[in-house]
Amino acid sequence: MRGSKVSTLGYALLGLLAREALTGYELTGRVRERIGFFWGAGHSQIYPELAKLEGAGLVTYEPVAQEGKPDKKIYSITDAGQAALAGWAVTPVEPGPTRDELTLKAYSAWAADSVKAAELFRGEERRHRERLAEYERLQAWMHEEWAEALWDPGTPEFATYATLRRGLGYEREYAEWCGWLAGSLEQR
Amino acid sequence: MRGSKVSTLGYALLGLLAREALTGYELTGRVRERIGFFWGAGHSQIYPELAKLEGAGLVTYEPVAQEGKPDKKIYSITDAGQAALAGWAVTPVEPGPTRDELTLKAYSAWAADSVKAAELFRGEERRHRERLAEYERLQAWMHEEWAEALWDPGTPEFATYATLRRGLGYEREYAEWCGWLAGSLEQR
DNA sequence: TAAGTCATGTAAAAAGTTACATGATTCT
DNA sequence: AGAATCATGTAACTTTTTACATGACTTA
Repeated sequence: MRGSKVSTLGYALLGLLAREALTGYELTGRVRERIGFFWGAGHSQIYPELAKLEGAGLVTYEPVAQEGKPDKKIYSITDAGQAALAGWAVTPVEPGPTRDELTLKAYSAWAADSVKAAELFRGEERRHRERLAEYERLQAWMHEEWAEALWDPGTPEFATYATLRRGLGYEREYAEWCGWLAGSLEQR
Repeated sequence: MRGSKVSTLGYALLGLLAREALTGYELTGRVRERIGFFWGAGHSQIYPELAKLEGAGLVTYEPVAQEGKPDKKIYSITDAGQAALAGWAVTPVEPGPTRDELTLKAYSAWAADSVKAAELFRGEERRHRERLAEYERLQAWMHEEWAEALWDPGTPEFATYATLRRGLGYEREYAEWCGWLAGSLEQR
């Protein structure tokens, strides 16, 4: 069982467990809230993945009995898990396609009604600008709350901040592109 | 057979066939070369998908016998296919996560060796800058070759240009982020 | 009383990746 | 001689999504 290779989702979960011990339920929330911008998974994928990680010795769990609520399992990362995560984090990614359905729609927008197409991209622009504003609020919060840690790349706070910066740039660029495209379609 | 719903890949193929009639083999190349930046599929996914589209009446094919080479099927989009594509292109996308393994690695980079992590992001910066340069060459070519069409959102050339602009912004932003992160990791 | 939170799972289907299978021609 | 191009498919496997299944407690 030790040799079975870990999926990307497995490493995503290890990355969350390297920061704090969590239940499968909490992990489901963390995946959505903390890394939901660049990875996703529902609980039906997470519970089996945790079982695999446990079988591979990368995580352990402590069962906790509860009253009025179902019992739970608090998962924590093991030393082997920590080592696996550290190794994976510096291994090159194979460059595959970034699947983006909206860009795919833009590729065929010429064949569609230009008024409706303009509306679609105007709406997407709005969505991305809203997200951008959200990320900017988060950034301000991090600067206040984590001031010192943001200069030390050895802290989880720095890493969280780094991914936020990626989100900031991504949303800003995406919103601008949507706006440009919507404008072009409207001028017709 | 008419009611079976079309996958995103199906619409990607329709988008390519709306421009020119192609064989499955050629489509495999077009997916890689033309829309490979924002969507991907290998031939083993494309051939069955074409059969589905044909069953749904969205494409037709003409069999062509060849000597010295295997026979081929030239697929073209039908009126129903054109209508389905036009409808899909203006339908809102549900906002799901953009899977980005490198950002996921950044999220756990704090737990890894910072020298190796810096090398990873420096390398990725280079890769994205190379792609950016490629896209800039393509953009220059389009400006020369397609000058008039780039102002008419009703042409496929405009749509191709629009996706290229997305790629340009994406790569530029991604390269800059990688550079910033690599710099931060190196200062340590 | 209806919706939301906490809590864990399984099952089925769809989508995507990798490997198997064949075979002539052309280029290096 | 070996690799690449043309050309089409199937099989096996992994990953992801959607649905099924249960149930007490809390909030609106």
